[in-house]
Amino acid sequence: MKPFSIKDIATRANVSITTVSFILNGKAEKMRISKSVIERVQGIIKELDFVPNQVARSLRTGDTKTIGLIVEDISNPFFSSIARRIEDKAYKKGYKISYSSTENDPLKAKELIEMFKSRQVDAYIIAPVPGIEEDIRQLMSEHIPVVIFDRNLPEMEVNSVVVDNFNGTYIATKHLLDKGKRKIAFVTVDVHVDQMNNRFLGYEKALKDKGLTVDKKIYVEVPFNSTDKDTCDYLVDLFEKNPDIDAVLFSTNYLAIKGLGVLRETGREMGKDFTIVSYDDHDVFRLHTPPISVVDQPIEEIAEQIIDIVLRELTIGDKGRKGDREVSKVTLQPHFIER
Amino acid sequence: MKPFSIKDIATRANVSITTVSFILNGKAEKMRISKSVIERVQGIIKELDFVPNQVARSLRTGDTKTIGLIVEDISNPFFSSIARRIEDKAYKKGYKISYSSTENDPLKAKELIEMFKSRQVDAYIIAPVPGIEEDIRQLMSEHIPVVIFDRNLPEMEVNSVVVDNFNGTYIATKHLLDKGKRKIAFVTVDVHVDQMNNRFLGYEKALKDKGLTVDKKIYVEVPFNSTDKDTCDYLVDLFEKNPDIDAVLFSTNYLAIKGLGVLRETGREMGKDFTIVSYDDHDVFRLHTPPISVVDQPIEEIAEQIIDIVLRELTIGDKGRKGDREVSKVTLQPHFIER
DNA sequence: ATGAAAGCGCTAACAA
DNA sequence: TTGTTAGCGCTTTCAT
Repeated sequence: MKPFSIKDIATRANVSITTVSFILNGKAEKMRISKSVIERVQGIIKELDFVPNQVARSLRTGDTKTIGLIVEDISNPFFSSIARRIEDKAYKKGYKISYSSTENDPLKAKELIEMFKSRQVDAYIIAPVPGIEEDIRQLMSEHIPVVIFDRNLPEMEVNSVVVDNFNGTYIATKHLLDKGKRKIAFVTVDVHVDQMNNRFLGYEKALKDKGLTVDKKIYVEVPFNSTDKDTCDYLVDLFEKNPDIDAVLFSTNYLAIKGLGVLRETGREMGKDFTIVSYDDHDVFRLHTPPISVVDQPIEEIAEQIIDIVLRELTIGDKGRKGDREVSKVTLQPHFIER
Repeated sequence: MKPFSIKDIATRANVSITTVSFILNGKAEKMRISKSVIERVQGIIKELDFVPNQVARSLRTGDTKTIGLIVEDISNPFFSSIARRIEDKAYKKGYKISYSSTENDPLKAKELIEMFKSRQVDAYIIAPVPGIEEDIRQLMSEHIPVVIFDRNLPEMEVNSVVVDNFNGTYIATKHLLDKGKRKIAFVTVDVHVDQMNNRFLGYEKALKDKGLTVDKKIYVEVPFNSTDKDTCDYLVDLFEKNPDIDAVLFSTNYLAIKGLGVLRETGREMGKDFTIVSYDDHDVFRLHTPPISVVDQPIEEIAEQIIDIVLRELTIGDKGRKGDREVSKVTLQPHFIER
């Protein structure tokens, strides 16, 4: 059975489709449609369980009430938590979220943007991958609201919500130094986005402030698309070749989780002489024995800021076109959770 | 600058929009459009970076190439992992995913279905909440493909992919009994869907097979929407009032994680005399000291089966309308991971 | 206070 | 081999 259309409603109510449309869009009052007609129409709508076709509406009005969310991997708790909160708030304003994972692949990211474009999403929330700048610029030139998060594109005048990554690793490293650690390994990923660079720089700066320098032997970059096994091999290698390491700072939670697995398998114990610290909190770290200190990103606030900016730009209306406001660049501070 | 339309392309190429449309849809060959025209048009398309408006296309063809995914909470790793894999496979077939979280609220679930309906999604993947049956029936009567997962609706003739929950807790409980445990607490949630019922029944059956019965004092139902603190209170209460418990079986991972937190705070040690087992694996359990045994659901396979069924129904084409195939009821087996 | 009709961008049946 | 055109369901301007 074909779903009902506005026309069916009009026919049954003996009014024109215009009238029905006005009623559907809450313009009945403004149009001074009689109470009796309104009630009759609404009765029929309810009775037939009629839902207006948003696709047709979108074609006509130009907006889809949909926001495109492009992240690295929706199954990463950091992203899915943010997705959840964004969804929540967007939903309350009548917006829906379409998501996609880039797997950190610039080509896929480009395709995704194109896909979203063809679907006419009203706004984009993007955790950028390297090389995406041009596409973002393109979106902006079309006055489509865009907010990037997680990773900054410092050269670009685009709305962004990021965490002070430099400071995050700085305080973490400083904490370790204050505890007397001197051989602090740094394990990161080989994706040289601004975010990761800054995490390294914070580490480096803290060492420098203490009169130390980065020791290349205990600095490890794990290729992003490594298999589980390869990742573990990198870590095993690090620990075996450098038994004198007294602390490890991981630049992302998934690496730290892998690290914990490796330490467990190799029987290396954590305690006074050997500590690890991770970036991004996770239940694993809280419940680990011993518990793991982390640099925690304020996930709620990140989501909050993102969706606020998006909704603000989306509802500009008269003054200036959408996406034409001043650029918002928000930097939030991470917290060090000592455990 | 307004985006280009098929008309712009046609004008610039000096052909009709039909021709452009055929070329866009890969029907150029069938329509025997000359090579030169094809090349000219494609050149212009590339040059202008033209992307066809999927909204218009959807309005015309009736399908949106979008699948609606309705889960309890996208930030739960179980759901986000499945979401990720579904996305992956759907993407390869040209489908996009729109997700929404129900928070286990029947009213919200109904609204979500309505929202998706208005957006004309081609198919639904739903982790059902209680009371959703009627809406699902409605979808099916409109020949829209639907697959439910995680929780079964045993009374309904609807495609489903579920895990044998009964067997999951049965083997877990049996394992504990074989280890000599006799006071095995069961901690679950007060959502009485088929899935949770079966988890309880499996526990009960294993006890019975050993000549034991369920002891209400060590059977706890935590209300679904409890705050963190309330949840913890329930657990603290359980442990305090029943110091002789020698094992706890948690029916979901988030409860088990809360449980670990409580045990840590109350200083109750795990070991030979006291064990816990969780449903659903999680990094926390693997890396915990001591490691926690779990009933693991085959996430990959679940996602695989879901998307296979959806895509199959979506591509039926001629023979019968969409969603008109025989119903697939898939039951997968959980694995007990002893740690 | 209500209706007629144009048109959003596209597909596909039909014409030429 | 290519073009003309109706129409998908809706919003909104202009008429009445």
